[in-house]
Amino acid sequence: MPISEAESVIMEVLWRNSPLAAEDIVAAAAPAQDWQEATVKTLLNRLLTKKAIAAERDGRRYLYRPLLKRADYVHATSKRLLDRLFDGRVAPLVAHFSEQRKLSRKDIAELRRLIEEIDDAR
Amino acid sequence: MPISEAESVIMEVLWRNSPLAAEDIVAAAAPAQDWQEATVKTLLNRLLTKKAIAAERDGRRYLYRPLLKRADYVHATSKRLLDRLFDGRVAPLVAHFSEQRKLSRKDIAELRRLIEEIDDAR
DNA sequence: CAAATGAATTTACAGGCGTAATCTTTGAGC
DNA sequence: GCTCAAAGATTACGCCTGTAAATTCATTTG
Repeated sequence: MPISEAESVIMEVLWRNSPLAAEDIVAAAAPAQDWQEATVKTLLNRLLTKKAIAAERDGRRYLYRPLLKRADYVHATSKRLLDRLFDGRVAPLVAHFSEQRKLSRKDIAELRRLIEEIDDAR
Repeated sequence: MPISEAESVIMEVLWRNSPLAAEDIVAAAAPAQDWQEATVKTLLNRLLTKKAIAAERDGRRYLYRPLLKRADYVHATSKRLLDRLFDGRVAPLVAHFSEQRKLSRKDIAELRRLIEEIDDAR
């Protein structure tokens, strides 16, 4: 089962640092999203039933940690978009942003470095 | 109002070729998606209320055409993903696919060409 | 003109999602 | 041991989405 966007906010917290108690997750996620504590609890439960996270007892509370790996989530999500919009390939996406003049100087420099790196590796 | 994924399938048909009658859109989209004609009709109506397409009478039927531009849709959708997962930038996405060894030879060649092109333009 | 046909509009309905309030359980303190 | 408070689990609810059936409206044909 895929995780939703709101759920991914919780995941990002746990990917950054885990295991964490619900309290800490609330502290990390709720203010920026303008969520109530109850909302975070709901999302934690949905993530549990989706097996995207696990909880282990720690005294009276639980500590939560990711089961789903960020790289896997990022990959699945990105690939889906590439498939839908760019014929499944990365280059057309870059071309699109290039055409729209939406590549920062930093992006261009980093892309150049990446290409060189790839070339060197072979 | 953002258009949904199912709706975007209809949009793709119209971006490829328009204006089209509902019948043609059904013919182009329904089989691959395994949709009934009624489903396509629903999606057309939702796109109309979202102002993503327009319809003009042509005798007894309507011809539909996009109002939303593909480049705008693609851009909004892609930017959203980049913002959520890659700090809003293109390069980290490319880096991710590179790390996962998910860049095709073709991709690499095209990326190299793109970078050169950008460099030449300045 | 009436009936049939084809096209469009309306209605339907379950499941997921965002957002939360409420209820229940369990450990902590008196 | 009993009560209270905190944490977790359950329930809620409206909206969007995917999927489609039913209904209405306009046209063509007999």
